[in-house]
Amino acid sequence: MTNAYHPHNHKHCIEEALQEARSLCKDKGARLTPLREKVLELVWQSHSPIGAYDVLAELGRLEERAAQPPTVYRALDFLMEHGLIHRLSSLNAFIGCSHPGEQHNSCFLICEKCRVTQEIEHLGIEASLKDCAQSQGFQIKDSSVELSGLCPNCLGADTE
Amino acid sequence: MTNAYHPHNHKHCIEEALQEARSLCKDKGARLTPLREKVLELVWQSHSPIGAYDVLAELGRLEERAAQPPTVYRALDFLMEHGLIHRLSSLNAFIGCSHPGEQHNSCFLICEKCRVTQEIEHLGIEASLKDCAQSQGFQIKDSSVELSGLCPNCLGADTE
DNA sequence: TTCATAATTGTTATAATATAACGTATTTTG
DNA sequence: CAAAATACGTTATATTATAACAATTATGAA
Repeated sequence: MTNAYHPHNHKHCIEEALQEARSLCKDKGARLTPLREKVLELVWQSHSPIGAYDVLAELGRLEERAAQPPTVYRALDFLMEHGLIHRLSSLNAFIGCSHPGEQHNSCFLICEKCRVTQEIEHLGIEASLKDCAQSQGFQIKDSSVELSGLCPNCLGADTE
Repeated sequence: MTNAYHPHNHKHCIEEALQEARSLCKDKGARLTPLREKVLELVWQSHSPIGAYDVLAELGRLEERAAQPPTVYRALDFLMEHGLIHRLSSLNAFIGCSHPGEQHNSCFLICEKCRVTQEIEHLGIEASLKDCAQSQGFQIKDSSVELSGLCPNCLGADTE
């Protein structure tokens, strides 16, 4: 399971994410076109969220003809619809989903120093959100849980 | 205590919010200027979040000279700093804080139909967020918990 | 009070994020 | 292959937010 905080060969993360995306899309009959796959790869370039215009810029460095914003946003929309990436509304940025395919309401731990962001599925959070909603007679359709602060690595760097 | 879902005379909510804001600012030596108070009143116009540019437009209907965006954003920043309003990042919009003064990490229930938004302090959520962060060695500085879905009133309207 | 300082607001310009609308090309399916 | 659907290209523009500097107003010390 992906943990952004431990040292790792990130190429594995990228390759694994792409493989899984191909497999999931195949199963669902969704078309993971070269453009969409490229955008997914760019989003997975690190464990930090990336903005749509940064994706656009990266894309521009690779292709002759510079892509336009709608091209990128459409690809991002596709990837979100199929649960391959998430949008972090507190940052206006996107990050690869660390466990696509599974139904989940994740919590994101966003480091305000190094920007590394860890996606967590925490049953206690899910349960308490449900409890909160139920107590109000509210029906949850979508949740956004984003915590910003300091990740263990940046915390450690302070004291060492 | 404010509950957005029950029928109520909303003027009371506004007046109460303004009174409390005046009192809190006085205590802290913060200057709740006429502009800032007016913006707070506009944010409190309803239990639905309002965008900065909507505040701007409302302000324009009242004043001769149309205010400019920085004027509104500065007032909103002041109000946020002093815990009088919240920004909902999933909507890029602002809502009056229903219990200013108290330290709290709220959860917002946003109705996607009528837009009415209820702020909830839920101890279970706070506890589980802390637990989640702690399990990762993450230090929370700020939290954003926004649930969108259907409020009890809109749910009821479907079945009736 | 009066001046100096700080805080607030005004003003202009622009940055950053996102989408509408329509045309073209490619893929899929009958 | 032809028709339809899907994806992508392109232009323009909407929406949200901030930088930079000028003018004004409030505050506090002498």
